[in-house]
Amino acid sequence: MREKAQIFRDYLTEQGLKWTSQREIILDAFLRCGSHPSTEDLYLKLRKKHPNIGYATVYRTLKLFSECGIAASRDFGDGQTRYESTTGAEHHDHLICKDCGAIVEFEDPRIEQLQEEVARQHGFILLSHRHEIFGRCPLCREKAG
Amino acid sequence: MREKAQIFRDYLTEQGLKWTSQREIILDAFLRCGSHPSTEDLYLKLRKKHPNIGYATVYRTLKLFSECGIAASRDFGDGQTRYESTTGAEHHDHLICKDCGAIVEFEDPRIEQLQEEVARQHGFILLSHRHEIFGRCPLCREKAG
DNA sequence: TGTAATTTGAAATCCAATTTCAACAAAGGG
DNA sequence: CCCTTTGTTGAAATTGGATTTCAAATTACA
Repeated sequence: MREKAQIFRDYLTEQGLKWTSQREIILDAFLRCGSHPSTEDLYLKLRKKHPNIGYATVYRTLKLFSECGIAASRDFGDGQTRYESTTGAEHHDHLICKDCGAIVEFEDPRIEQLQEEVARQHGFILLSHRHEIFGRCPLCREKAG
Repeated sequence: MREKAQIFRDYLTEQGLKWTSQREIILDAFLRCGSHPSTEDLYLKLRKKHPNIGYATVYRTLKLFSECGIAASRDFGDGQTRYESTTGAEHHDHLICKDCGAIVEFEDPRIEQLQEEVARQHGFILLSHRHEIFGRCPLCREKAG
């Protein structure tokens, strides 16, 4: 798999878009950033070192990442769109801690297959799905006693 | 299971709230209504016969239904909160047609169990989950050829 | 380097959810 | 039945994230 940065730059070129310092900074921050940042998370994190980068630019750039395939947007129902860096690996779903918000990816081919079966039983063609398991992570379980 | 209307009235009494004509009308419309209406769906449907009932009242009343357990709110990611009449039956998830928006409920104990397993594998305590399968329903498959 | 096209950031807009507030309507006591 | 208290209602305002607008600034490339 090509470097993420390269994929993004190629995408820009191909679309007649431009490689700018803001895009470079945001890409860098996104790739270094923890998992599943929302636009706001990234904006706030960037603001420390780059107070001149606006929210709209972060928003638009994340959308570009999503368009070119180096990121994917997710909606975990907390009112914010989140972005994850794609790995090129299998499809996966998420396990989310209700206490601290930690997000763990999981994949289970058996569940995937059962979904196919459910769709078929109802005469549906399966196109996509959304599956989140909410719980309490090991750390928070410990704290809660 | 007691009548939904009775449960709601008992809840109002118990909470020192009042049984009003609007609440009666909205309850009736909700119970007759098709599956999974959003606040707006119900508001628009009601407006025909009861143009004097405001959106805010529908919104607040649906929330009361949810509080007293005769309805449950759902977020299918289409930007609107939807409400389903509870049946007292098993937990279920949803199969949604991407073309026409039809919503079909399904339940699969095998998937439920695998979720437990996934949570356990990651050291999580499972609290809840959200699972939607998006596809194309039989009718829309036919139309699409 | 000149020019056309894109980008940027601040502010405005959008849209559903939610709250505010003054007028109105139940419920219970006298 | 009237009064008072408290909850209810609907219109309008507010909230909050997503998205767009627009004038100024920047980039790509001839």
